[in-house]
Amino acid sequence: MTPAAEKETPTERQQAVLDAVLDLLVEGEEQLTMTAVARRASCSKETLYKWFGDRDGLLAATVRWQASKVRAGNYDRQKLDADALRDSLEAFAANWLKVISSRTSIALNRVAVGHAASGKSNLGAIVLANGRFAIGERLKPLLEAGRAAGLLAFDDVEDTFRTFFGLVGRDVQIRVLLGDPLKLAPAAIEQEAKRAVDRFFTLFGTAGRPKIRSV
Amino acid sequence: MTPAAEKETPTERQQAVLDAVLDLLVEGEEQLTMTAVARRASCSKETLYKWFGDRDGLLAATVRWQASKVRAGNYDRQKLDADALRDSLEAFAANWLKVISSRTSIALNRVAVGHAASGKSNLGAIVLANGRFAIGERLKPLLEAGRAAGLLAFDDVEDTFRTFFGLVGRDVQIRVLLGDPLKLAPAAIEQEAKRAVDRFFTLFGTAGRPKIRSV
DNA sequence: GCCGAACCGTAACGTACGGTACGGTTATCA
DNA sequence: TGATAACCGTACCGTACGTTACGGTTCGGC
Repeated sequence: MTPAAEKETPTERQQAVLDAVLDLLVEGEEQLTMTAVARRASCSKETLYKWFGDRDGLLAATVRWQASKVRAGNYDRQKLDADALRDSLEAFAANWLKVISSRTSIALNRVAVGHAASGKSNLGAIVLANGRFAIGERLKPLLEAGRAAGLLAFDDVEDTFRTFFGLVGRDVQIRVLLGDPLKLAPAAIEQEAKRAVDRFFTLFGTAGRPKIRSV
Repeated sequence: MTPAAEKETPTERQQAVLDAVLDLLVEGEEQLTMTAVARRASCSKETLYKWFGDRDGLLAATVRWQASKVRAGNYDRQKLDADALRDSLEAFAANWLKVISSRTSIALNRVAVGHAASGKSNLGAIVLANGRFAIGERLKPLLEAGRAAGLLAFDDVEDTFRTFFGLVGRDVQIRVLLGDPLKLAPAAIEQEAKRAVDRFFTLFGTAGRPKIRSV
């Protein structure tokens, strides 16, 4: 059993190490070698191996650590009227756009994609579980509450979520992963989120409210 | 100038080498090393370096070669009625889904993503240019023809294309890149393409035709 | 104050792999 | 037939990096 590989919460010192990994990853100036991590974190390589087992264990712990930092709270569903639903969806959309366009997410996803290429990859699965699937599990209850309140109409909640996902993300993630210098300013994110939610309501809303089709 | 790095068409022997690279990449059993390529292609490493300059040149040539094989013909736009537009869009959508879920595309995109991480990356740009942007340049004339024919209504063709892209691809590309064992049978691709185009018409169509909302 | 555990810094090891060199073979052409 | 070029196979070189080993230091417990 690799030490601390699946422990729930790293110690503070370990968190500092994982933050060093994230820093190195985001800066991208330097290859992410064990030596570089040890130097940046001011720890010995022996300690790295003792704590995380091997390089993959360190990467997995880093992904989990980042995920634990990003995880946003769930949404309360009391008084779910059309405006509240719309606001929640826009918040989801804006948050998702912010995450996938962040340098940290890009760097981690790149590592995970590269790792998925070389067989024995739990990294890709971990990223998927904490990204795509985590947001799905958090969003689907909201969609179903919207349907129960008569605000949305759909049959398959999974398919509906995937469509929401597509409307929001569009080509952003593949472009940034492939190095497109795409910049999403906060204002642009808000605008894109609103537009995506508008379109989502056009597809799945029950017309209980006039659609604003701004461009 | 690296030899044959940007030559338009590789010789037959060179094509065989590039196909060997694709085979190795798709199989994924083995690391894509120059030695492995030489062995698979029954050529010497010296020849590889002579023809492609270095490892990156070989990868770039491989990406270009694959792109040249995938490139489908453009769509004639005579007699563009609603059905013809719909058929063309469905063909685009189905073809795109088929491409991004193919093992070859997945492998090449993974390489390009990993390459984009380590600075000096034209690979990612090449993949983007031959994937996301190539299909955009081929689809946008069709969208504009549809608008000119009064079948579609939109302001920004780029934004409209990106929405089409999102409706079609949804979460497929990121999932397969991260190793999700997502299988898209041809029938499922056809169904997803149809549904995406239905939704696209719901958003951008001029209601000249009843929408079929199957599921 | 002493002991052991934990940890830092660094050196060292082994290997994988990009890139080069070279001898041997085929093929083209005069 | 002899010469030159292209190419195959393989050996070789240098380096980067994952992993291990080890001496020195700090620190909590007795």
